[in-house]
Amino acid sequence: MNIGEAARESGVSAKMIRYYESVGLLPRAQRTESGYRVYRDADVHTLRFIRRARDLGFSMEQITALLTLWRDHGRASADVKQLARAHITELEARAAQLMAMSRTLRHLADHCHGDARPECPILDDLADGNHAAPARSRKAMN
Amino acid sequence: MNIGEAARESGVSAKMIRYYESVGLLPRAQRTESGYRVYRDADVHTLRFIRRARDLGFSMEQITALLTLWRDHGRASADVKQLARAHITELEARAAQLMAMSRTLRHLADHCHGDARPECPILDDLADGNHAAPARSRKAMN
DNA sequence: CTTGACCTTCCCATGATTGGAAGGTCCATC
DNA sequence: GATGGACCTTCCAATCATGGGAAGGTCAAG
Repeated sequence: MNIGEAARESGVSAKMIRYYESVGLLPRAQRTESGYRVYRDADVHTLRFIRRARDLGFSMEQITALLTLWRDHGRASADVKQLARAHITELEARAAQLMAMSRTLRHLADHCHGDARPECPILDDLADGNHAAPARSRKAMN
Repeated sequence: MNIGEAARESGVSAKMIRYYESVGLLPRAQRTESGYRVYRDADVHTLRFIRRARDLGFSMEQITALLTLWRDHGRASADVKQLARAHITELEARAAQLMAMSRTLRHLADHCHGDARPECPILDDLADGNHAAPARSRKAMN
């Protein structure tokens, strides 16, 4: 099976399949004599695993770990669960951050007339609000 | 005032101040004879506006629009409100997406023993779950 | 005049993904 | 056996906002 067919069957784009291979998330694919990558059902299975994990918001680093655990039949489910729980915490923190932003903004928008006049509590807040330092995103916290 | 002081007073890093200038979010700063950027209180005010907007999750494109509206004393508050509402919708969609992920994952984790045994519903789901195509992120929807 | 804190520009890296160029391969149809 | 279109290959660039760091210039105090 060609990369295009593997992409169609797994829901992972051919570009990403090549990329995953290049960064070591996937082993190097077998090649035909002319250099085409060749995939089998087991490979598509792995690709679907990756896609599902991405859909659940796992980073590629986490997926590397998940794949290792998946392949290790002697794994402890505790390790998987710990990884998942850490991710859940992260997802909830990010969601809470977004909700906090939207809540603040909704309060401001609720007090904005939204007509032809220029007075606007939203701009007033941006310009002069008395703002505490917000929680920094995880990326910025490093 | 130097860029460092403006950074300290506004909470925007010197790096970002230069970057905002380079992409046209800020007008080119005045310079001393030796080439140092010079800032005044009004500039710090603008920087704080930008920082606050970033803290509320606005993109730089949206901030460009917000700054234009802020400077336009004849603006209609409806325009500001519309921009804000669109952003609120976006924030809520993203938060909902993250919450959906965390909910799914929590269900899976709740059924994982999390002990030394290898059986794990989390990995089972990733590997074989019957998964519908999830809502793609806005970036991916284009 | 040295030292240290500041400033300048320039390039690179992040994470995951897409886009596109330039060129080779495969296969079916004429 | 040639042509064309669909596929594949690699490589480079861009996204978005930010930080890191190098190489070099400036400023003020001692």
